[in-house]
Amino acid sequence: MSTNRQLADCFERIASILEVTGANGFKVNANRRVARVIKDLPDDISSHAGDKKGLTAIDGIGAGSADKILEFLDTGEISELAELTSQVPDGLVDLLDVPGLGPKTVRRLWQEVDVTSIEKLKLAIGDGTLESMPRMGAKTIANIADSLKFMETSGDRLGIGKALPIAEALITQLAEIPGVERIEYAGSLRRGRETIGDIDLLAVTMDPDALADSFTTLPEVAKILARGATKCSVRLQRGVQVDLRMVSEDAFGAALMYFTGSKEHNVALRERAIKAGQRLNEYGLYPDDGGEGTPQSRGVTPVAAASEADIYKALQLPVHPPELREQRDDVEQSPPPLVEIGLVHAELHAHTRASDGVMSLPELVEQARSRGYHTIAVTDHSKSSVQANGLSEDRLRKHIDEVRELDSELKDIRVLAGSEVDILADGRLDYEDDLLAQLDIVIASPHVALRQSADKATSRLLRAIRHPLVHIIGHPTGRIINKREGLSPDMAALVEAAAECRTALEINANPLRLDLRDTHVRLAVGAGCLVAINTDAHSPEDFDLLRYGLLTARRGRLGPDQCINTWPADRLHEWLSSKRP
DNA sequence: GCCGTTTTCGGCCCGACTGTTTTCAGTCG
Repeated sequence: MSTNRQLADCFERIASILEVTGANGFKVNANRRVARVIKDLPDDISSHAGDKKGLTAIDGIGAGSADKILEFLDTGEISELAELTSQVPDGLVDLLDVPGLGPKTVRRLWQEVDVTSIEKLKLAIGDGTLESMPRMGAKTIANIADSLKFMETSGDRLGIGKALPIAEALITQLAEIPGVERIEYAGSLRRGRETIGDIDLLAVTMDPDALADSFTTLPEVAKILARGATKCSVRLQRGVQVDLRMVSEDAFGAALMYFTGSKEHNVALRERAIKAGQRLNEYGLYPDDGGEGTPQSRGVTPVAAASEADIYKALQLPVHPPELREQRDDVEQSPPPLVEIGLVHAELHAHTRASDGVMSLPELVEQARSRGYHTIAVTDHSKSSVQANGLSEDRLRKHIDEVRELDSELKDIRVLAGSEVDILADGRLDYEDDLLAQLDIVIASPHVALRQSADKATSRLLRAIRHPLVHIIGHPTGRIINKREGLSPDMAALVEAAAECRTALEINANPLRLDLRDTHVRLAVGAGCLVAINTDAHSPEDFDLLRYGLLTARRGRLGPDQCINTWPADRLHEWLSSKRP
């Protein structure tokens, strides 16, 4: 596990223990925030060893947390955490993970009936101990039992590659319900996060009852978690929770903004509103007239509510695209121009039947052409990728000839002869230079030795970045989301070298990879790197994975000028040629 | 615990829903 992850877990744990022991809630939140900030750091926090000033310069980290971080980097532990851990029974904080159990209830379980772990909770439900507690009725106990059962079968957060199609299918179904005028998804899905905790839907309807009924009785619904006048929650059979909010058309922007989040972005906007003598909630931005109760309930006319753009404008802030609402920047800072899917004109990483793809060469080219691309690169695997039917030198030479022949017949699209060549464990490439030099495009990717040390990974990847014949580093860390951590190289060193050598780093758009990840993209953009967004297509439908790469790119503030897939053909081909003898 | 173009002290977002209990606490997002 990376140092960042370990340290973030420490702060998360500090927050949980403080919460259960009844500490000040703001202190709890401050520790949670530190955990999040550390987890989001693109680089290894070890680089800040001994650097208290640098640490406190990071938003959310104050002097106290900086000391704890330095202690951890120095000794591998945090004494405050050890002290806190000794104050609560082992397993107690695990109870916070049970949906429906919050800090207050966990504390009561501990102190009133000595339930201090998930196991003990199950026993206490079984033997009736729980029923003896005040405010612990049959329904509450049944809900806890259900949550425990759910926890056994549910795994990690849902990947965006699964969540987005589910949301779109739900929207298609619900849009058909009579009275529904508008329905969209919000939440972390709209922000394009790589994994999703739950799906948030927002609807405008003339008949809320009909929509709520239809929603809660969809065949894929396993359990109804809540059904109110404006909000319903269900759990689907696939385990994912879906929240549906019904709002009025004239407040749709405020609601969309509110439910898109992130929570931190909302807080920043609210604080901004308060400073301007206003109040912001999911119904709109209101003048603060000092009256009792909520402005919407008193019929106060909002300053802005109908669209997100109206609200940002009224707050005198630039409009933030959903992907940039993680509150990693000051809200007053104008977002840069971002890449858009319509600007992509080239796919630079794709496989054919020659290695492990399912498309013939003409089929691959047809997919690219149907999307209006000016360039498609054929990049089958190299010889070391035996499991992927990688090409021997002889097979690659013949493959190059085939690609060149097809290319010569086509006027409207350029077909590049390339390879996705393995970066071996020590940084050497899988083909000799004279063969690589014959290719129009070389993507160098790590496929093996993905558990090597950070130092080895850094020098391995640096060697590939600096190789004069390499254009793009494919999926640089080799991670698979929720499955394989992949390499943890010194990203700051990588992006610096890549910028200097004009070697592009890839955002592999496959939603299982998204590698570079958003924080790495951000670092690369800041360093002035070239970035490629590639689908790594093995089949025709893989071309549609591009949108996941775009979301990640936008979350990393990537603009069209640094994204080589958006370049006009001339500029792209010129850059490719510049790396040829 | 963190933060400051009103502040180095005194704030720190706000509403919906549930379950339980008769007016609200707890959880969630």
